[in-house]
Amino acid sequence: MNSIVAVLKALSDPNRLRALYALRLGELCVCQLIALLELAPSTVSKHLTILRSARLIESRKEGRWIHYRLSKASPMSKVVALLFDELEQTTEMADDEKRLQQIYSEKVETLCRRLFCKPGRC
Amino acid sequence: MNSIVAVLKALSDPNRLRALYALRLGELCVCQLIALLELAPSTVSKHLTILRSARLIESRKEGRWIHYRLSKASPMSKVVALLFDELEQTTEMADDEKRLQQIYSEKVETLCRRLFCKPGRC
DNA sequence: TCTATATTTCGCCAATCATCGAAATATGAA
DNA sequence: TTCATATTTCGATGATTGGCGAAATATAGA
Repeated sequence: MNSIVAVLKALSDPNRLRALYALRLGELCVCQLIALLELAPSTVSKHLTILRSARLIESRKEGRWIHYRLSKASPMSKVVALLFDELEQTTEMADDEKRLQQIYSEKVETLCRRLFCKPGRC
Repeated sequence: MNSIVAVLKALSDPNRLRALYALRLGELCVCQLIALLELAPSTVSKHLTILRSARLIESRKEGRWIHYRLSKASPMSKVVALLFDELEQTTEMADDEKRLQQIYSEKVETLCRRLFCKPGRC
């Protein structure tokens, strides 16, 4: 039962749900998820670690970036699929959808660099 | 999304999962759930409150006892149904199954009274 | 090599949570 | 009414959680 509870705990935070739901369309690098969630990089990293240790997502390193995607064979994948159907009907996910379009439209490199701008620089 | 997260949070505790899973076979009074979970009455009561405010269970008062059952039209009922399929395969739920048989075999009244025995009495 | 960038790890803090025991509430039975 | 019983509420406590910033790590490019 431990692994089931780990999955449910991983799913029971709104920001983790947002990240997971965003990944259903394809992989995203951490910077893009930071831009989506508008949280500190360390916070996003922690959320991703929790999702990954529940085996809901996987990561892939490519150059400077780490791309996350939904696990191919994730535990309780049917549960997650039904959960996505529920999330689809929320205003929060509709808002994220729009924000995601913006994120997709920008080159990853420029989006990432913008995140690290100190005031007065860049 | 708030209500979805409330449901997921309610589901992400092992003792609440045990209670919910036990109720799939029919209603149980609080005493029986206390006997099943082996937690303090106040703790069980709080768990039931959490499950009820997520609308996963309902209660019904009958005399001295309060009976809990799964909500007829619970939110995310398909998710819960799939979750039950997962739980069915765990050793924890198999153990609870046996314990439940014991609980069913005993008259509610004697089972409840036994819970309040102070050492030296009864 | 050195530097900028991308991500994670660490340490901290405030908020929430699971648990308990004690007290309060409600109900049936004597 | 009084007493025993069934359940909830309250208050306290230790553990976990979500958040941040700073420091550490890793990598690409100059």
